[in-house]
Amino acid sequence: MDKNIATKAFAALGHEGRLDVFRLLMRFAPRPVRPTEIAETLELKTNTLSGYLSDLTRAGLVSAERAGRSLLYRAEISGAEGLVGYLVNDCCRGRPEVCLPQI
Amino acid sequence: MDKNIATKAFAALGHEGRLDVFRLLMRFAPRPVRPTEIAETLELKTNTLSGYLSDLTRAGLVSAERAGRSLLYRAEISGAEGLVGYLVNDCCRGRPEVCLPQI
DNA sequence: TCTATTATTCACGAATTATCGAATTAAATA
DNA sequence: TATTTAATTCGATAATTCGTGAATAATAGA
Repeated sequence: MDKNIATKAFAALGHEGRLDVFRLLMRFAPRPVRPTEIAETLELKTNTLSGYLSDLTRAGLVSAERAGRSLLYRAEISGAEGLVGYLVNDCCRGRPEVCLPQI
Repeated sequence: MDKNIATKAFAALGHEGRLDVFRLLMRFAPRPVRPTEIAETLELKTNTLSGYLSDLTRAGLVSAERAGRSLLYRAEISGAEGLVGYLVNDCCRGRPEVCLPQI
């Protein structure tokens, strides 16, 4: 994973509202969720949520697809994978066992 | 890992300068590094670096110990572990295999 | 004690980010 | 086409973050 995108991803998750959205999508993954549902569940204004989703998308953590007049958002597993990989492989280079807890 | 501290940790890493510092400390871990060395290596003002180190410390990603007039900073492996765990266990609950790449 | 070294804290302007109401775009359906 | 529903984009304001020079604290040694 590129350092620039990793920074974006960390920054995106470093905000309570966006982290909530990402976790919700992770829990449902790979099943997608519509913004309306997310907004209701997390009690967010739709325009605020839209911004969060945009940030998460730019960070490669989320993707969307249109279905009629709804959008279907889902967590990008590869984004989370990449981030874990970045922490483990790139940061703890040569010593991945040091960073891996009993997952 | 507590959600609040996870948010802080993600936010701390979501900044190029702080991420650079963390990665440098990770590479040397568990050997500590003095702020002067870090500042020289990364070409940072010492007060700017001090702020970065303070943020990383509050996020549980780094710790310090005094040795004479120097401070010895080192990466907190448990912090990185916790963050990986947060992404993998808490987010992809029940399906950790989905998130784990071929580490 | 006086000085040098190491690092942090303070204060502040500049830049960025967050949130929200209002307006807009996109799609479906009558 | 006109209306409704779903979601985004715009524009403004409030709040936060960033980086820096200057000042301060802590330690060591002359």
